Parts: sequence; structure tokens; C-alpha cells
Amino acid sequence: MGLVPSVPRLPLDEVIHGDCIAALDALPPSSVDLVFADPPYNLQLGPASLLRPDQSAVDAVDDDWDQFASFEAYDAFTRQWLQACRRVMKPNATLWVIGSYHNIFRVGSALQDLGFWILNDIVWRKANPMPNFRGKRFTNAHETLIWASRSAQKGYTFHYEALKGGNDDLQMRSDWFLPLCTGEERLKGADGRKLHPTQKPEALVARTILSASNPGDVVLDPFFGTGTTGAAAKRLGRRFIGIEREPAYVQAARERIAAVEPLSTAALLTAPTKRAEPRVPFLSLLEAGLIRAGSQLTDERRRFKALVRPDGTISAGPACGSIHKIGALVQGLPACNGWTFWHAERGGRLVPIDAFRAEIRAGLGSAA
Amino acid sequence: MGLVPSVPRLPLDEVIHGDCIAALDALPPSSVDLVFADPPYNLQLGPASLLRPDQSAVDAVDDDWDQFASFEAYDAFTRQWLQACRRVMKPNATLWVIGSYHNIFRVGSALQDLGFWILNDIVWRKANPMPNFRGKRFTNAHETLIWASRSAQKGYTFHYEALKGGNDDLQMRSDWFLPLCTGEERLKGADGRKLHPTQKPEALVARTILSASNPGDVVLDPFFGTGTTGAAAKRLGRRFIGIEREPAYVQAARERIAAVEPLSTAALLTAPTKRAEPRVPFLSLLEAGLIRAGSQLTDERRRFKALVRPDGTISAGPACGSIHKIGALVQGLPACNGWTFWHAERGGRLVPIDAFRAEIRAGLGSAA
DNA sequence: AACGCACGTGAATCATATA
DNA sequence: CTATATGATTCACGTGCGT
Repeated sequence: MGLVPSVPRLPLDEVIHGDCIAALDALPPSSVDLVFADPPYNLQLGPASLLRPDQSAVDAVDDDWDQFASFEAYDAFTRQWLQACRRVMKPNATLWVIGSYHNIFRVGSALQDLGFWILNDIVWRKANPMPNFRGKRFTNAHETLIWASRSAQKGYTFHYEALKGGNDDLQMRSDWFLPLCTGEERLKGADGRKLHPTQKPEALVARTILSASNPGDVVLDPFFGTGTTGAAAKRLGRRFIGIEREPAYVQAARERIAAVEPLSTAALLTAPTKRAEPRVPFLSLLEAGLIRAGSQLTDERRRFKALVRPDGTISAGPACGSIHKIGALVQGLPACNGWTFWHAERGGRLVPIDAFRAEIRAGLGSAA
Repeated sequence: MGLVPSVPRLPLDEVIHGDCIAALDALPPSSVDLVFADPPYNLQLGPASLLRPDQSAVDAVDDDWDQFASFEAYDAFTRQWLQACRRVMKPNATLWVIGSYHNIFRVGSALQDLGFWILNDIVWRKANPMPNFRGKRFTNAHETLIWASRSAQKGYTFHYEALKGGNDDLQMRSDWFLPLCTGEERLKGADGRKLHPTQKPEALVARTILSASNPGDVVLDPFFGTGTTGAAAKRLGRRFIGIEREPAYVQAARERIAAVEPLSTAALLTAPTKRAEPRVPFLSLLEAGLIRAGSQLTDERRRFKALVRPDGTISAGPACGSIHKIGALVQGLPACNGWTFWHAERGGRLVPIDAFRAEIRAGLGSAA
């Protein structure tokens, strides 16, 4: 093997300060095992700021790097960086991209067009998402990750057994329940405000790295930001390459990663689910067929009656609302636990609706 | 109004047997309130999985260029049916599409390209998904729905309050946990095997219809299959239009829907949203004698005071204006809902002036 | 020390009727 | 069409302070 001066070296465990495409083009081909990418989402926010009910302003992502002139411009950018990543990926490498409904469909289409092979789409269910303040839509409570191999060709790393073992011996599903990056973990600037507008939780990135790479593997992140991927990679005994354009983020990432203590054995598999998540909406009882829309609920002594509506609200006279609200209303009380107050008739006997909730929870125990 | 022979009639509560595009093109424009679509997923499993827009089969070939051609054909088909749906949608109609990672990125991109405005992406988390038998990927435990309005223009139906009421008084999130369509609900053929390969649970479709349409609205499903959308629509007091190419499915759908018993109208009455209630000027409270001119208003914590003037304005110091303007002014906020901010003293207790408005509205209700 | 409560905040495509 | 006035709207956590 002689000297090959035209092949650039692979910078390991370094943060490259520069443009993502140019920096990727400067890397040697077929050299990384895994890519984690958190590209701009191309949020198309209106000119007016969004106010919370208390009239305080939501700190929106209005950074220049998230502005694109059109879908065409965003698509061109997406194809460029994906193609550049593809060149530096080893043949059996895989890639993760995270996004929201604003951009993930563009990204997914581009992946397919470029010959990537989608292995899974993964849903990050946020434990504590921001509410929809104006009540105009469903709470935007998740983001989507796409996991893809370089091509349809077989052969990639997936630690099926480890994931299963860390998940009560059940296969790891495509929906992951994790909290946002807040509190201690969230990097703050000197002013005490968040340093990066979209810092991801390390547990999320860690799970992608654990599932799809081996210790010693090289993990590339072309949108490094404040270095969550680097921190997770170092902690899990992987090497990393980060590319970031913003000097302030580069410096923060370097300091952050320097402080990370690598784990001797990977024990971060089961992410902190924080709370079990046993809440069952009354609507689910209808959907499960345990209560029929149009049927009647009553209290234990049959003093009050309410009609079950198909949306999971109930009505008493002209009023309609949740089981709790209507329970309080008919009794003239400020509050009421509808689960224990309301009953349904089953074979001539009154059964508290809480019993049906228990049934759902029993069936759901393994899945949640 | 004279005869307008060029405008076709709207076939209601019927299953149209025929090609989806041709049937859509035969419908009058701006005539449906909601679309639910469960298009072919373009699973890349083998031959005959992909159809051209003219419904001829594409030979599956592994060549790169043909792979691209396959996506192109699927995209062309997707744009065609989406565009055809868009034409028959009323300006304030919305559309739901369900898909998996095989096709949803193509569909989402096409929606955006055609001018649809994405409102939410919704994750259907399957309670009982099929496991990944080979242990090569994460269990594919969800499908994705996209909810989009016809354009970015405001104004669409969303029953925020009803959904919240059916969900323990919490906003409905973008991740829905529902079981697959199995058991009794799953239609079987004479041979006892499932009649349709991808029959969706009625509860899933019902939730989309409940959240985004009103009783009496017209719900269109261009890929009707065995008529889940029709069954859900009929049960919920909506009208439906179904289009299906396969005669066996058409017949099964007709029989199935005929057997559906609609819910009572009482159970379907839409709860009035706050915004839809009649507007009551503050002056009316004075005229009704509920508030006296010259009396004082204060906030809940008695930090601010205002004087009620006989014309229905209030004043704080030198400033005077509406309850909203002065409420905003004293707090130094850009806006304020005066109805909930200001209180009046009644028997030593503070009562929000919104309570007096409710009294007036109640009186209006009985009078009307 | 333990507990409770007030306050801050997170990738957000977040209003509508009337003049 | 634009401009204006009305007035609707939040969940899960973490931190910090006061009792």
C-alpha cells in the first residue's frame, strides 16, 4: 500500500467548523458507519408572533438558517446534503433524519429518490409537548425520525436482542415515548437563555446510536448544533464527526463533549420514561366498544342521567362536556371524578365506568 | 334559477363503482366537506404492487432507473387523485390521508406541492401490531395520517372542545392509540378469510370524521374499499360518497352500510363553541341592570380598578375605552379578554363579568 | 428538611366577524 | 379588498422561593 495523497484523512472526535456540504465533500468516501442528521425544518411561520393565553410570546424558531425561499429550494438543499452523506457512508452504513410535518415528507421523498432504503419511520412521542394555544389543531406532540440504509442491499447493524432486552423482552416498537430536552440537560448561554433553539434530548440520539452502531463505530452529524450526537457517541464508546456552521455552537459543543465521561458498558438503553402513561380517555371506552354512543350513564343511586355522545363527551339536558364537568354540573359541585361517579347498566346491575377503564388498562399494559 | 345541465348532481350515500379519477372528475366542484383517503401504499414487495395512473401494472424491475420510474408513476397517480379531490372540496373542506413509510412521504410532498396546507400529522399507534418476524427492524407499530386543508386560507371545521371533553379535559394529541381492525368488525368472505387486506378500524375513521366535520356534512372517500368511511359517516349522521373499483368490495360495502344504525340525533347535537355563541356587548349588562354605571370593576386579585361609565366603556385614571382595551392597558399587555379579567363585587365575593354575560345569554336562549 | 405554589417554557406553519 | 374591534386560548416539567 503506497501513499495516496488524494484521499483526505478522517477527522475523528472533532467538530468541523464550516459549511455542511463543503465539509462533507472534504471527507474520504465510505468512511462512516452511522449518520444522525437534524436538518433545518423549514418552518413557515407567519409574521405575527404566537401569544400564549397569558399574552407572553412563544420563543419561535425564526433563525436565518431555517429560512428557505420555496419548497424547491428546500428540496435542492436536502438532496445536496443527503447525497453528500451518502458518499461518505460505508456500504452497510445507515442514516437517521429527524423532522416534523413541515419538512419530513420532503426528506423522506428525497431519500427514496436518491436510492436510500427506508428501514423504519420512528415516532418520537413527546412526554411534554407545547400545547396548541389557540385550540385550532391537535397538540403537535411528536416528531418523526426516518431510519434508512444506504441502499436496498442487505447488511446493516441492528441490535435487535439488546433493544428487546431493554424493553421488558418485547420487540422495540416504532413509537418512542421520551421527554423534551429541558432542565439541567438544556444548554444555557451566559444570559441564562437556551443556547440552541432546537437541542434534542440525548436519550433520543442515544437510542438511535445504540440500536444501529457498534462501539468504536464512526458516527457523523452534519448539523451538529451544540453536539448532542457527539456527547451521546462519546458516552457510548463511539467515535464522532460533527459539522457545524455557527461558531458559538461549535465552541459550546466542544466544551460539552469534553466534559462527557464515557460509559464502561452501555447501560443507557431503556430511556427514562419518567412516568408510566396510564391515562385512558373516556373516548377510548367507546372506541373499544365497552360503552356505546347513545347509551345512558347514571350515578350509583340513579338520581342523575347523562347521554353518551360519540365524541366521548356526555350531555345532561342542554349541557355537554367531559364526564367530570357534567358530573360536577348535575350535582352542583365545583368538581367531580367522573370515573367513579358515572355508572353504566350491565345485566340489570350498575357498573362504574372506572371498571371499563381498568379493562382497557389491563389490555394495554404490555403495549404502553 | 334555471336549469344548469352542465353541472352534474351529487350522488349522496352511494357507492360509485368505477375508476377513482374518472368518478371524481364527474362530481360537481366545491361539493364535499371532508375527504378521507386510504390510497394504495405502493409496498415494494414484488410485481403487480404498483399501478400506473391508467391502472395498468408496472413491471417491477430492480434497475435503478426503473426504481425511479416507479416512484414517478406513483407520484403521478398521487398528484392526479389529490388534484381531483381538491376540485370537489369546498373552500373550507379538509382532507385526511393515511399511509405508511412506503408512501406517506410521497403523499405529503404532493399535498404541499399542490397547495394543500398541512394542519397536523397524526400517528395511529397500533395496540396490536404485527411483530417483526425476522428481528431485523423495529416493530412497525404505527401508521401516519396527514390532515390538510384545501389551502392556507383560514377557516375549517375542528371540534376542539368536543375532543378535549372526550379526553379528560386535555387537548387531543397527535398520537392516537387504537387497536387494529380484527374480530367481529373485520369483514370475512365466504371462505372465512379476510375480505379486504387493509380494512381500517371504524374507530380510527370515526375520530377523523368527528373532529373535522359536522352532522349532515358530505364525506368523500375515493378509495372506499369495503366502506369503513361510509359506515362511520352513516353512524355519525354524515352523508357519504364512496368510490371503489373492485366489484366485490362495492357489494360488501353496500351490504355493510345498509346494516348500520345511525346514532340518535340527540347524541349527535354539536356542542356550541364559545365563539359561536351570540355576541353580547358590555353595554347590555348595564341595560339589563346586572352592572350599575358608576360602579367599580376590579381584577381577581384586586390589583387594578376601573370605573363603569354609562355608555358601556370603563375608565382607569385618565384612560377610557372598552373592557378589553382598559384591561390590556392596566396590565401593560398587548391584549386582554375583559370578560374574564374584570370582576364585580357581589355580596363580598368577586364575580367575573363573564358570569353576567352568561346570564344574558341564558335569557336570550329561553326568549328565542 | 419537606412540601406547596408560583412562574417559566418547549421546532408553532395557532382568529374572526364586522364595517 | 383592508382595517378595526372583539375576545378566545395551555400541558407537563423544572426551578426557585416561601412556609
